[in-house]
Amino acid sequence: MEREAKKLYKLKADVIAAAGHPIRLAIIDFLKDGEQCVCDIADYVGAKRSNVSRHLGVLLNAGIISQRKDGLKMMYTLRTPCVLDFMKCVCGVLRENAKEATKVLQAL
Amino acid sequence: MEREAKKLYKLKADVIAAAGHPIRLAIIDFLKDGEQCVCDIADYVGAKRSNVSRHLGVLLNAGIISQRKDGLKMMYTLRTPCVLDFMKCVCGVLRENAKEATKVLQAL
DNA sequence: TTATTGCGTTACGTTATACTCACACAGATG
DNA sequence: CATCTGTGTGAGTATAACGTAACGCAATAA
Repeated sequence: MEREAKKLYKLKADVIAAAGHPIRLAIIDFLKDGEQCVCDIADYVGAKRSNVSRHLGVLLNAGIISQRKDGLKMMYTLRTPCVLDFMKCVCGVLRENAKEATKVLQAL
Repeated sequence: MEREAKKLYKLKADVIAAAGHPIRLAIIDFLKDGEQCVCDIADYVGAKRSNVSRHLGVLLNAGIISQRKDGLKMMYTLRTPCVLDFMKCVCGVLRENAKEATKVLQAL
């Protein structure tokens, strides 16, 4: 495996890892209907504004969202909505997991 | 935001986070052509077997891969190949990031 | 003008978790 | 037994997440 390929995996992993947190996932889900300000996001996810601001910074740094200043408020919006497609696949994984679990339990 | 929704975000985030590591991403990519044993995976990603085994455990626990014993070897395979679709979207994000970066630099 | 309030970000310190390595261990095979 | 395979453990390091508090900024009130 070449160094270039490793770097590429690192870059990709950073983007995916940015989405791999409950609060950040909730933010992504909340933004699917359009841009939102930090305080409304904080209300939705039920976390402190400072914490939400940091999570938004992670998503912004990864390139998943973009920001726009509107008066006092900073509005955030999804930049690449395809991340929403992650959800479908992930739900499929969870369903498979649940199916497997029930199958194992039925063998008792 | 209800407690149930939070739990669901946590479950989804765990699956996504399982994919959000360079080595684990390389493993997923390496498995796209079919099942592989631990030693070959370790060779491909260039990491110690014990480390790779741990990463495989994470992916297994998340439900992204499944395992099958074949003599001495433990074979791993993708259980939900849709995770490969993550790559396309992530590449799109990376391309957008690069485009943005060059645009910023051209303004100099 | 100054003071104040709301919004968002950043800094600091703490806690928790993740990653890696070296090594030891167990299972299967010849 | 000797060897190859994969997994588990313990220790060290690094990184991430969070709360609290402080700060800058814009808009409004006094």
